[in-house]
Amino acid sequence: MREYYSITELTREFDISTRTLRFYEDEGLIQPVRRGRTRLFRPSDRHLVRQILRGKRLGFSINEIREIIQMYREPPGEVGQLKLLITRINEKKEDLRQKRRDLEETLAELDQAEESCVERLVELGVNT
Amino acid sequence: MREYYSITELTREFDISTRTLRFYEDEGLIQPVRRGRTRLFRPSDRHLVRQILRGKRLGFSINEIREIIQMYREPPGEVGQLKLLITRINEKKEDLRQKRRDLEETLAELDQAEESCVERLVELGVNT
DNA sequence: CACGGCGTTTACGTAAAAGTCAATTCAGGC
DNA sequence: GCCTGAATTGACTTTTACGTAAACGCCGTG
Repeated sequence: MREYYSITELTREFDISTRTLRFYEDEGLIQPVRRGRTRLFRPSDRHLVRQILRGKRLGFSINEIREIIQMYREPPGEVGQLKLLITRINEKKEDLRQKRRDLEETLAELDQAEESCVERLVELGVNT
Repeated sequence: MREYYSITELTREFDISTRTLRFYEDEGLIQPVRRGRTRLFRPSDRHLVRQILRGKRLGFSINEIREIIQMYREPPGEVGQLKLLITRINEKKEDLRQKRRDLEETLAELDQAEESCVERLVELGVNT
């Protein structure tokens, strides 16, 4: 496990711009340490970037991603807050399950569309 | 099966604004018929709205949703176009499978986060 | 016939998520 | 000590997906 990654290393690995990484820092999603003015990204930052991009692919906004990331942190010590957090986590989980249903439905319809195409090819006597 | 739906009926059913429905029409995603200047939405339009919102929940842009919707239409008659369409469909399917992996990973991490919270509650001696 | 409610068009506004550009700064190599 | 390449900051711009406001048409009701 490397200790630090440069900003350009991460832009290449994840195919994002430096602007994007700085934007995520401005948004408080990552907090790379500094040597002078230069950002040094630790493995934990790298992992956060991974999670951020995963969230983006799922259509979550930056704010939603921020919320999700906070859920991964150390659980709070106070009972009320713990219970609240559990509630929030379950809301997100329900959100994701809805997305999963949407996803499966869309996949099924695409499967059907593909099959129509294949049938049509067969009708046209195409020997793949 | 109703023949027509008014714009406000659909706004209420799907909890979206009239502006949104008109926007989708401007974008060519739906084509309600007209009686005078008034839009009449058919069941097929309603179904399209359903698909559009599903796409949105999955994080697809309007352009991507347009592409997906076009895939559901009657397959073209020309062999080259058919093969191209099949390729495009498979790209979207791969896209969705990636989203599914992202989704499952996120769900797993949320499960873990929840479990940490529950453990913490037990430590604090909370009875459910 | 005045009204309230629904619907329409046109036009401008806006928030989110970066992209782009300019001006600087800094660290390392020769 | 200077140069080059990488990095930084800050400001402005862009795109997407609508929101919002103005101004008006149509129609059924009291």
